[in-house]
Amino acid sequence: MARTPSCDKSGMRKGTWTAEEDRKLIAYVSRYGCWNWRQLPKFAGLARCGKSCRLRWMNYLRPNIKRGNFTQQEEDLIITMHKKLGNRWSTIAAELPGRTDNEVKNHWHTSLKKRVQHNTITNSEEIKATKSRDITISQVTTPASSQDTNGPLSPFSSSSEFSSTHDLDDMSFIDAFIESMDQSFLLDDLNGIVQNNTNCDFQNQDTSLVSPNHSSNDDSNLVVDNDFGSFVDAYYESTVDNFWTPYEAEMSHVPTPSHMLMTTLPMESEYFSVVFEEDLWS
DNA sequence: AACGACGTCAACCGCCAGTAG
DNA sequence: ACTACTGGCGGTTGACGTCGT
Repeated sequence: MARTPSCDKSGMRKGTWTAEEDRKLIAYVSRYGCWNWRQLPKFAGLARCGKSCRLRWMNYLRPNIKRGNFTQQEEDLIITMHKKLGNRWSTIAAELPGRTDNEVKNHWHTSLKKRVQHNTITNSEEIKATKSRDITISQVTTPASSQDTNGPLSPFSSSSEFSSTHDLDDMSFIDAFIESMDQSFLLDDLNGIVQNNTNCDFQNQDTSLVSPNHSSNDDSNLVVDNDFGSFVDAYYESTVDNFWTPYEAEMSHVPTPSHMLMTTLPMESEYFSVVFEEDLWS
């Protein structure tokens, strides 16, 4: 489903996100949070508009996104809520943990809508047929009755075939993604920064990430903030060799970005305390 | 094998509501 | 009260995959 990458007039990239862009976005948001989507791309070293970054994160990269087929229960819920609420996709998606409004909307348009319409048509045709049958019969036997209103047919032929085969807590996409990046995911951005600077001597070190309190009049010169970013980066880097261990032992899978953050960042950091309070990572 | 029709879904666009100054 | 900015939402697009002929 990849779109051909292109650029708009202002030089911002459009189209499909590359793995490298994803990696940058995940790395940045995992470390610094989404403090301002509009400003974020330039600090993260991305040639994307903030809106595009937000969309990519919210609909695809965010932890706990559930991928894969919708379960029967999910589809039933979507149909029921759509009947009540109409096209209020975000409200509907809020009732489906791990599903995004975009995903729900797409699934509705590509699958559920047709199914519901088809069943409505089938149902009304059936009612018509039943009525004409009733009329025909009634002409011979009894007077026409108004009690021929069938309830709405279920749009599904079966209701239990999916639920038993799908894992509702499937987070394999994120895990697979992180895994595919290998542990170099963490090291690439910081390549050379901390290697010989374990005592936080970060003068003139370039990186693709810039901390949110980085202040610069020249946005094109993206260097890590020496006060905040380097502190976090150093802490991060110093723990990178062993940060897998607790979660490998405890959870038996590669940690998601949120796990990485909690494992590696100093909890006494005021900035990240705020992030956690806002439950950004759940 | 080639081609067109159709389905899927990531991503874009424009609008709107909330908020800060 | 007004304006500018931002995040969020829903509608729509279009590239790519799949299927049927």
